[in-house]
Amino acid sequence: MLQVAPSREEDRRVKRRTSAGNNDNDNGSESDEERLRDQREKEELERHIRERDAARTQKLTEPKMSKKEEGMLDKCPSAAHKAAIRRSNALQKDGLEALRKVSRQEYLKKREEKKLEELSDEIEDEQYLFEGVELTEAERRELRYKKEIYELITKRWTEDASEISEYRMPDAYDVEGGVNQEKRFAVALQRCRYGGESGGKMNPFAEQDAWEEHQIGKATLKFGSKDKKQSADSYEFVFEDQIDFIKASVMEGDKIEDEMLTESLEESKANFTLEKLKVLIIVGGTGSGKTTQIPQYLHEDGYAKIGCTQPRRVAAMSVAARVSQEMGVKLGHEVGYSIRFEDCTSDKTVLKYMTDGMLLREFLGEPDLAGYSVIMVDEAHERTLSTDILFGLVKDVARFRPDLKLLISSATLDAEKFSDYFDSAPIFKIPGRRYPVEIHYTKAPEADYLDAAIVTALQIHVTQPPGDILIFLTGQEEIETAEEILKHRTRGLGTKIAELIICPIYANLPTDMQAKIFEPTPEGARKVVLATNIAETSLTIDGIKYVIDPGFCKMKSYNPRTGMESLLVTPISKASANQRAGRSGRTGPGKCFRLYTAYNYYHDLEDNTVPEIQRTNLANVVLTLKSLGIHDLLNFDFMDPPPSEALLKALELLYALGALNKLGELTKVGRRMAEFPLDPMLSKMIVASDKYKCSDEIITIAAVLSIGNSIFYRPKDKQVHADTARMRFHEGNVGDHIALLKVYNDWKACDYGTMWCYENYVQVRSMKRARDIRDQLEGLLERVEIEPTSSLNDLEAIKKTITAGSLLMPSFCSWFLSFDELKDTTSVQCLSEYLFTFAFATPASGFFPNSARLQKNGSYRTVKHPQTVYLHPSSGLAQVEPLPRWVIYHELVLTTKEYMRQVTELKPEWLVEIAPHYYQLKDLEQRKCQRAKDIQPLHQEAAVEYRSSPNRGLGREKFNLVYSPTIAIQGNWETLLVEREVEGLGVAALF
DNA sequence: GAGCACTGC
Repeated sequence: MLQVAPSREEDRRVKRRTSAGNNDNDNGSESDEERLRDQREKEELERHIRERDAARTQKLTEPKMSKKEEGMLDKCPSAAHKAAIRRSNALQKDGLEALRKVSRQEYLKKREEKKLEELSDEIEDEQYLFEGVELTEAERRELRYKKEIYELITKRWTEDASEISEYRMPDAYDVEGGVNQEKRFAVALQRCRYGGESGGKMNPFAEQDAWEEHQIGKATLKFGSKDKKQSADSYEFVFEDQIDFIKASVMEGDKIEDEMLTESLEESKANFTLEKLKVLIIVGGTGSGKTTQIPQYLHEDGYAKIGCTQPRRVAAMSVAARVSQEMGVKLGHEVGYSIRFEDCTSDKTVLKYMTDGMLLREFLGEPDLAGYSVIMVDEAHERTLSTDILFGLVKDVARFRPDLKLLISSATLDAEKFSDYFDSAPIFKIPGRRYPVEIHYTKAPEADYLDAAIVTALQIHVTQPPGDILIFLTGQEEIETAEEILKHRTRGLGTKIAELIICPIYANLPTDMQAKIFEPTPEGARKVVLATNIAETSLTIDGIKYVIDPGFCKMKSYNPRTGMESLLVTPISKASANQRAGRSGRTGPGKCFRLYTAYNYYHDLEDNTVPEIQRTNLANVVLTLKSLGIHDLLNFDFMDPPPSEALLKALELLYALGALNKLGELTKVGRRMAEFPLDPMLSKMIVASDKYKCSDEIITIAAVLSIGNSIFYRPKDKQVHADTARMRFHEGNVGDHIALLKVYNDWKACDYGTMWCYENYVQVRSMKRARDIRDQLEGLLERVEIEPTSSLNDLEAIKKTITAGSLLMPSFCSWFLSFDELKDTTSVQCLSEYLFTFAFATPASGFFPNSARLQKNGSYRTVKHPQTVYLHPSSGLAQVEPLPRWVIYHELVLTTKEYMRQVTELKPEWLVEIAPHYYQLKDLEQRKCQRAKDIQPLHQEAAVEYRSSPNRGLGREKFNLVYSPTIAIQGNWETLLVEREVEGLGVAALF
C-alpha cells in the first residue's frame, strides 16, 4: 500500500473500497460525510471554473492590450496569475516602476546577451549553410526549433523579465535624498513571513504569494476529485512493483512572527556595527536576506569598503544587481561585482561582490587586503577549495589588521565548527523563509536505485496532487537511461494518466536544451526533472514539489600516492540529503522521497561531505600559498587540513617543475607560474615556451586543455561522422596536443564561426570559453615578461615545450651525472634511455610525472609509480602503427581501465636537451655507447630488486620514511634531501 | 574501441 500521502480521508476511502459493505454503521455516517465533501469539492471546482471563465471574458472585453502584455498572459496557466499580472501592469504605469523595470531589464539583458548572441550566430550560420539547399524535414524542424528558442529568449528578457529573474527586484527604497528605511524593513518583514497575507501594493511579494497560494489551493482542489475518478484505474498498473515509503519526519519550515522578526532585525542591525567584534558567524537560511541586507547595513555604518564572496559567478552577478537596485545606484558604481573575464567595478565601488577564487587572486596582489575594511565569506558551508583557503588567509590577516572585520555566513547549523575555528566567534542567527518538507524513507533498502526512482516518480504521478518532480541522478548516462525508461513506460499507459514532461538537465547539455526546464508546466501535465547535482545548489527550478533522492552522487577523489584522480559514485552526506530535500520546499510545502531507509540515513551517511581540499590535487593550492609567502604549509591553519601526503606530493611536483628550490622556496619560475590561473603543469609549459619561441601556440594549447574534454561533440546517431571529422585534426600523427592546437587555429581561421563548429562536430560553447581563457593568458604573458612568439611550423619546438611542462627536473640530471656509471654512456640516446630505465627503480621517479613507456603487449607503463595504463581510444595516437615508445599525457583517468588522455609522443633525446646540462653531455656524445645493451636490462632487474629488498638502499621502507609524519610535521625541506649510498656510489638524492 | 559530478581562477 502506498503510504506517501496518508491523508486520513483517503485512507478510509481505500479501506472502504477493499471491504465494501462490511460495516454498516460506519458506512452510513461516512457516506454522508463523503457526500458533503464531494459537494464542497464540486462547488469549489465550479467556482474555479467560473473564475477562470470570467477572466477569459474579461480579457475579451477589456481595452486592447499591448502585444507584450498578451504574450505574457498567454503563458499564464491560471486566471489568478493573469489577474496578478494585470495588477502589476497597472502598477507599472507609475513612473518609478517603469524606471525600475528598465534597469531590471538592463541587468537581465546582460545576463542573457551571451546566450542570445550564440544562438543568433547559430541561426544565421545555419540559414547561410542551408541557402539554396533542399532541406530535409528533420533539418527544417531543427532550424525551426532553434528559431523558436531564440524568440523565446528574446521575448523573455525584453518582455517578461520576472520569469527568468532569479531574484525578484523589489521596489526601490530610495526616496529623495536618502533611503526609506521603514520601507526596506517592511519588505524584509513581508518576505520572511511564512505564507504572508497578500495584497499590499508596496509588497513586492504579494503577487508571488497570491500565485503560490493559488497553486496550493489548486493542488488540494484537484486531489480529491481527480483521485476519485482515476484511482481505480491507475492503481492497477502502478501497484505491481510499487515501493513502500514510511513518512518519518517533517523538516520544519520557519514561521516567523512579526515582532520577533523586527526584534531580530533590529538586533542584527545593532550587532552589525561590529565595533567590538572581529569575527561574526552568521547563520541564515534561504531568503533571510543575509547576502543582500547585511553588506548594506555595514555600508550605512560607515565601513569603507566591503567585499563579499560567493562560490558561483551567477550568484555574484545577480546579488550585486539586486543590491544596486535596492540602493538605487547604477551597477558597477557604488555596488559592483568582479568575476573572471568580467570586472564590473569602479573606483567608487564600496560594496563588491565576487567569486571566492577572485578574492584569492586579489590576495596575490594585496596580501593584507588593505583596500577592504570588511570581508564577508558567504555560503561558507559549501566549503569550496577557495573558501577553505580563504579561511586560513583571512584569519591570518585579521590577526595583524585589527580594523578588518570578518563575517562568515553559512546556511547550515554546523556554525559551531566555524565558531571554534575563528576563536569562538559569536554566532548570530537570522530567520529564513522556508516551507515544511515531509521526509519519506523506503521500508527496505532498494537494490536498483534507478529503477526505484522511476517507479516512485510514476507512483507520485498517479497518486499525488499536481507539482513537479525532481529526481537526483549521478550523471549524463544515467539520466539518458532514465529518460528512455520513463518514456517507454508512460507510452504504454496512453491517456490513462496525465501527460508527463521529461526534462533532463546536466552541465554539459547544450544551452538551448537546458532552457526547457524553465518553461512553465502546462496545466494538467506534470514535469519530471532528471538532474545531476547541478540542481542541488547551482540552479533553482520553480514549481518543484516532490524530490526523489536515491542518495548517490559522483564525486572526484584523488589518490596522492599514485596521483590518479577518479570519479566515483558515492553515497551523499546528510547535509547534502537535506539540501536536496529542501529543494521541494521553495515555493510551497513539499515532499521528499528518499530511496534508502531511515536507518541508512542515520547510521551510514556522513554528516558532511568531505571538503574538497581533502580530496583534490593540491599543486595549485600549494603554489598559490607559496607565492603568498606561506612556507610552513604543513602547519598552515586549515580548518580541515588536507592529508600531508597530498601536500608533500604537491611540493614534490612543484620542485620537479622548478617552481620551488631545494629549500622549498619559490623560484623565479614559480613566481611567474603563479600568475596563471591554470594547473601548474600548464603554467610551467607556458613559462617554458619562452625558450622555444612558441608562446602563441602554447597558450592556445593550455587554454584548450584547461577547459577539459568537452570539445568534441559526438551525438549517438552520427558517431561515424563525428569520428572522421575528429581524425582530420590528427593528420600526420602529431599527437593530441597539436591536434587541439589545430582545432583552435582552424576555428580562428574561419573567424570563430559557429558553422565551422557544426561541420567539425566541435562544441561551440567550449570553444568560446577557450577563446576567453586564451585572451586572458595572452594578457598575462606581458605581466611575466614572456614575448608573444609564434613558430607554428616548428611542431618539434612546440612538442618540446609540452615536454618541458610535463616533466622537467632541474636537479635531476645533476643527480644522475654524479653517477660514475653514467660516464660510460656515450650517446645522448643511450643516456636518456638509461635515465628513464633507472627512473623505475627510485622514489625520485616523481620527477617523471605524466610519462609512460610502451610495453610489449601494446599497453604502457607509467614511469612514476609504475602501473599499466592504456591509450584512451579517443586519442589520435591509438590508431598509429607502430605505437610510440614514449609518451607524455595530460591526465590519467580511471574508468573501465586506467586511461591516459591527451597524449603526445615524446622523443627521449628531447629530455636531455630540455635538461640544463645539455652542453656538458655533448662531450659525452662523442664516445661510443658500448654498454647500452647491458645497462637497460640490468637496471630493470635492479628496479625490481630495489623494490623487493628492504636492505638495498633505495628500498620501499626508506621511501616511506621520507613520507613519515615526523618529517612532514617538521616541514623542513632540507630533511627531505637525504644522502644515500646507491650501489657504492655517492649520490645526493632528493626523495 | 570508449565516456564526461559540480564549481572556480
